[in-house]
Amino acid sequence: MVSQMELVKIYECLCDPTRLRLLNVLAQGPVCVCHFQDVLGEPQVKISKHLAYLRERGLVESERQGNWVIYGLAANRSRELQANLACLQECAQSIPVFKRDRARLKKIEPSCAWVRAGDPGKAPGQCRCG
Amino acid sequence: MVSQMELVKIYECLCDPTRLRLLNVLAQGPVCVCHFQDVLGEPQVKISKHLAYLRERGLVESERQGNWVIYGLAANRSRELQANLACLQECAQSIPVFKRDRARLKKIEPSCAWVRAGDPGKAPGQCRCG
DNA sequence: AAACCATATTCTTATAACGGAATATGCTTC
DNA sequence: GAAGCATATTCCGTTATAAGAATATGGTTT
Repeated sequence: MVSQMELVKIYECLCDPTRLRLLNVLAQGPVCVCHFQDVLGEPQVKISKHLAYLRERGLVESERQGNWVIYGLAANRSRELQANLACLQECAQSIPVFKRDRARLKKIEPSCAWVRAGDPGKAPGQCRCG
Repeated sequence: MVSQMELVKIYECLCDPTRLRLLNVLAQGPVCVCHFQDVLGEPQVKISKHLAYLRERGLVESERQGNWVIYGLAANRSRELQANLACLQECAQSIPVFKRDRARLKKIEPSCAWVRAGDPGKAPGQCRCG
């Protein structure tokens, strides 16, 4: 159960093209920031600030893993958030930008699976995102 | 089928509390402006401007009927808009403000049904909204 | 045509958002 | 502990948004 203003906050998060792309990627699972940069092809500042925006409003959560920071959808989402994210996913299904992003993610993703595995012991000297 | 930016525009329409209330009312059917003022209890300028905002972005349509202007949801909505409106309605179901607005509408509505009926011939001297 | 009603527009002010450049932070490795 | 990497934050200019006051518009009634 959520108030009217919380609902507005959800929509505020959804009314920016970059944030929609981020959320579309996040729907596939947790991702580290460097992946976002790669997948979206947008500058670091832009990505970082929009992720912060989403974090402040409780849509996503972050966890540090050595040098990297992994973002994922917030663990406990309200029914309302959940519904709207589902709706977004359905809409994003057929829209080119989003499809392209998901495709790129799929290619890049395996190279960094260890990050999400939470096993930094196996980490190489640097992220293989680039 | 809709572009990324059109999707953003939809969400821009949804990220204001007053517009959410307007859309919640509109989901019940077409309504004339004076009803909106009554139901929401907000000043005329505010209502009028937010309705204009929604009209410019294609979410609603308006039709003049004598002195009054009737607003309704756009006749041909994209799948995406339709989906998001449905999602909004589901969310609005349990939120007090929206429930209250729907209740007030139900009380006021019959007194002006003739307006929507498109039969200005039967119109009385003034709208009974006030 | 003048008065009147419902609605729209203009003007103004305040506030928030976006983006980029530069810089700071936190870990890690050497 | 110094250098290096990934990410975050600050600063700044620009643009969009929201709200209210005042005024304009378009249609109707007398």
